Amino acid sequence: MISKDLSLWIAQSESWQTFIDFNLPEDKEANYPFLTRPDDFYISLFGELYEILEKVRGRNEDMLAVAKGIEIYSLKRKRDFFKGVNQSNNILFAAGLYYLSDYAASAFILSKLFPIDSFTEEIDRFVICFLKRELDTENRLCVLLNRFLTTGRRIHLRELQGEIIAIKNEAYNSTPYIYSVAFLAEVMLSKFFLNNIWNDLTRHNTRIHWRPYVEASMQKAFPIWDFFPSQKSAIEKGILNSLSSIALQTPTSSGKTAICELLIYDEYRKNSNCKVLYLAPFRALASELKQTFGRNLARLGVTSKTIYGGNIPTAAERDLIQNVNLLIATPEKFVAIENSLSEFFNEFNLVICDEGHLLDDGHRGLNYELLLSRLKSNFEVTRKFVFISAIIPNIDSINRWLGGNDDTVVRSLYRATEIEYGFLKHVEKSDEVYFLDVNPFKNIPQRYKLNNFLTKSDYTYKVSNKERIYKFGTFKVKAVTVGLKALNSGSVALFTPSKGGNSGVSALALEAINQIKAGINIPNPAHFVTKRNTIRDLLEYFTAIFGSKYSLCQLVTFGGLFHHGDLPQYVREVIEDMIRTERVKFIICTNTLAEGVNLPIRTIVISSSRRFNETKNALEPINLRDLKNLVGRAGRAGKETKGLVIVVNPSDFSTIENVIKDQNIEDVNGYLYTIVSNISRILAQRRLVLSNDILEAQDEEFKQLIDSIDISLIDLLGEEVDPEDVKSTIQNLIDQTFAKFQSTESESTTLNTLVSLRGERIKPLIEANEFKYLKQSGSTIRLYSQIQNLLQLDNEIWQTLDNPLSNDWINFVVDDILFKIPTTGFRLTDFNKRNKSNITSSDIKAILKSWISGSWFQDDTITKTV
DNA sequence: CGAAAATAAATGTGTTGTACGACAG
DNA sequence: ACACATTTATTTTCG
Repeated sequence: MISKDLSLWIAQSESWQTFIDFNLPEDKEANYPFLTRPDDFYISLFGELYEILEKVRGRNEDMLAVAKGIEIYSLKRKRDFFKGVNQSNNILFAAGLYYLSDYAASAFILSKLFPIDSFTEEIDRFVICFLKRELDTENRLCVLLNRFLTTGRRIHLRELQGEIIAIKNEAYNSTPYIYSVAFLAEVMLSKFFLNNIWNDLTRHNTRIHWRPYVEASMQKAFPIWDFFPSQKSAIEKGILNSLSSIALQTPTSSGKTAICELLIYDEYRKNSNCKVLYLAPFRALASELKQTFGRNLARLGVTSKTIYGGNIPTAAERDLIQNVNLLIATPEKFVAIENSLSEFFNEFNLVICDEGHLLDDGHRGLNYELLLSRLKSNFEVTRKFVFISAIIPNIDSINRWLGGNDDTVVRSLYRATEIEYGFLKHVEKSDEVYFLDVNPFKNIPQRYKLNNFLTKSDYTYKVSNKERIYKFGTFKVKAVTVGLKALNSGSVALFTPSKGGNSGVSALALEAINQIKAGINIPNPAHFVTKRNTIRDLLEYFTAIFGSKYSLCQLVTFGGLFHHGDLPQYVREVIEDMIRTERVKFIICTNTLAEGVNLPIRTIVISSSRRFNETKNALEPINLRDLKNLVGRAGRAGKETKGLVIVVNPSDFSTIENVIKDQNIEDVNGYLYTIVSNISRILAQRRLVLSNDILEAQDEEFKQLIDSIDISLIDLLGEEVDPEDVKSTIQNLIDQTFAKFQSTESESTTLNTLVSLRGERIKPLIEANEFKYLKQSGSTIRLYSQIQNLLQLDNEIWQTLDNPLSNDWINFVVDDILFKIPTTGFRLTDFNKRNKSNITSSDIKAILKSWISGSWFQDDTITKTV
C-alpha cells in the first residue's frame, strides 16, 4: 500500500491540477504541501515506483495513483512550477505506469508530449517508442520488438528481455537513470509478454490465420499491439469460436468497433464467401463505420457496402450488395431492399446488432425487433447474433432470446479513460460561494474539494469604471459559467435535455452570449477557436442558411456552437466536424450528441437532467441509459487522459449517482412487449375480447402502432404468398419475438390474437391479387385504401400539369388528396397543440410552394414563424 | 429627506428528445 | 413539479 501521506499528496496534486485548469483564485484553506516540497514528493513517488515495479501484480490502483503524481512534473501549464526535473525523462515513467495499469491509450497521449529526439539512450528511446507505438529502425531493441510484432514468434521477445536485463544489470552500479528505465522496460515487457495481440489471438487460431490482421492493426493511427481488458474478455468468452450468440455490454469508448473488426476478419478468413450483416441504427453511425472499419477491412480483402437513407445505391452497386462480405445497414433500409433481392435474406450467417437498446424505442424498436425475429425464424441457416449495447440489466434475457447462453454474455466496465464527476455545491451559510465536490462517492484520496470554484469574483465586470456584479442566482447562469471556465482544460459540452424553453439550448446560448458580452471574469470561447477564418466562414454559412438573426449566428461570433435535432443533417455534420477537429471548443447540446458520433470532449457540464412529462405533469429524469451514454463521451480515448462531468443542479445529484454506480438502469423489454402487456392488462380489466373492431376504434396514436405491426407483417409475406400460408408464416414469426419470449401465458395469448387478427386484414388483399401493390407501395393498409379512394387518376390535372408551382396543382394535391387523409389532419392538430401554433392548410401550401421554388429557411416568412 | 437602486416576495409562464423510409432510367 | 421571468412591494443606499 502507498503510505497515507503520499496518497494524500497525490490526491492534492490531482486537485491542484484541476485548480490550475480552472484558474481558481488562491485558496488559503487548501495549501498544497507538495508544492513547497516538490523534491520530497518526487522522491517519495519514485520510491513508490520502485516498490511497484518490484512486485507488479495486482496493484493497478496504486500504479495509477503514482502515475498521476509523476505526470504533473511534465504536463503543460503545470511543469513550470517545478525546477530540476528532467521533464522528458519523467514522462517515460508516468506513461509507463499508465501502460502498466491498463491505460495504454493514455500512455500513448503522454508519450507524444515530447519528441523522440529528447531521448538519447538506447533504452529510453526504446521505451518511448514502445509507448508511442512507433518503432525506430535504428534502435537495436526496437528492431527485436518489431521482429516479434511481425512474426508473432516469442523467441524474439525472449531475446529482447535478455537484452534489457543485461542493460539493467550493467547500469546497476554506474548509471541510475539507465538502470531505472531498464527496470521499467523489463516490467513493461513482462506484462507485454502475456498481454499482446499475438498471444490472445493464437489461442484461437494459427499465426498464419491472423497475420494479415495483425499487420493491418500495426498500421493504424493508434496501432493495436494488445487488447483492452474489455476486448480481452470478449475474446475469452469465445466471441471468435463460439457457435452460439453473444451479447456485448460495454460502455462507450471501450473499443467495441475494434472487436467487431476482429470478428468479421475472423469470419472472412474462415470462409471468404461469408456474409455479415451489421445493423447500425443511426445514419451517422453507419457513415462513421463506413469510414473507419469498412476501410480497414477492405485492406484485408473483406468487401463491404454501406446503405442507409439518403444514400441510395446505384444499379451497379445493387449487384455488388449481393456479393459483398459485409453489409452495413440501418434496419429500415435493410428491410426496404431485402424484398427486391431474392434469397438475399437467407445468406447472412453473422448478424451484428449495434445499439441494441433501440429495441425499446417507441417508434423504431418494433421494426428492429421484428427484423431480428425474422432473421431468427429462418431455420435453414445457422446464424450467430452479436448483440451490442450500453448497459442493460436484463441483457442475459436478450442474449438467450437470440440463442446465446449465460456463458456468452460479456460485461465490461472498462473504459480507456477515466471519468471524474464534480458536483457543484453551495458552501453553507456563505454568501454565494460554491465548491466542487469531485468524485463524491469515493474515499478521500480520490475524492477532493475545489474551494471557491464559483464565487462573486467570477462575476465582476466594469461599466464605465464602476464595478458591478452579474446576477448569478439561477442554475442556468451557473451552468454556463462553469462550462466557460472549463475551457482552459479542453473542449466543453454543455448539456440540457431540451431545445427551447427558458433553460433549453437556445436559452443557454443566449445566456452564454450575455455573459461574454458583459465581460465577466471568465474565458472567452472565441480565444479558443483555432484557425483564423473559422468564425468568419461559419458565420457566413449559417447566415446563408438561417439568416443573420438566428441565435446560432450570434453564438458563433463568440466562438460557440450548438447542436440539436432541429438542425438539418448537413449543418449538424459541419458542427460535429468543427468539434471533432477541435477548431471550436464550446458546444451546447441535447441528446443528439449522446446518440451521435464520437467527439473529443474533455468536460461535460450537465445543466439539467430532467425533462417535463406532459402526461404526468411533472419533471422526470431522462433515461439513465441515455445519461450513461452521455457521460461516457467525456474523455475520448487517444485524445484525453480523463474526462470530467460537472453536475450543476442538486436535484440531479441522485440521478447522476445512479449513473455513476450503475444502479436502477432501465431494462430493455422491447416495444412490442410493452404494447402487448398493456393491451393484456386493459382487456383483463374490462373483460373484453380482442377484435379488429376494437383495435380500429382506438385513437390515432394507437392506430399508428397497429400500422407498424401491419407493416412488419406485410414485409414478412412474399408477394406471391399463398393465402393459406399466411397464418402459419405469421405465427412462426411471432413465436420468435422477444415479446413472446418474455410473455406470461395470457400476454402470449393476446400477442397471438393480435397478429392473427391483423393477418385477417391482409388476407383479402392477397386474395384480390392486390397484395403486391400494397407491398411495393411500402404503406400501411389504412393509408393504402385511403389513397386508393382519393387519387382520382381520371382527373385531367394529371395530364395538363406543366408547372409544379401552379396554384391549381398545389390546391389539388393538398386539399383534395393530402387533407382528405385523416392522418394528416390528426398530425397537424397534434402539431398545433404541441406548438401552440395555428398552422392551416393554406400555410402548408405556401411553404410547399416556397420549398419547391428552392427557398432557404431564412427566405420564407412563414417557415420563420412556424 | 427622498429618489433611486437593490432586494424580496408574489405572480405569471412555459414546458421533452430522436430517427427512418423504392426503383429504374 | 420546477426553473425562470416579470411584476410588485419593501428595504437599503446615497446624494
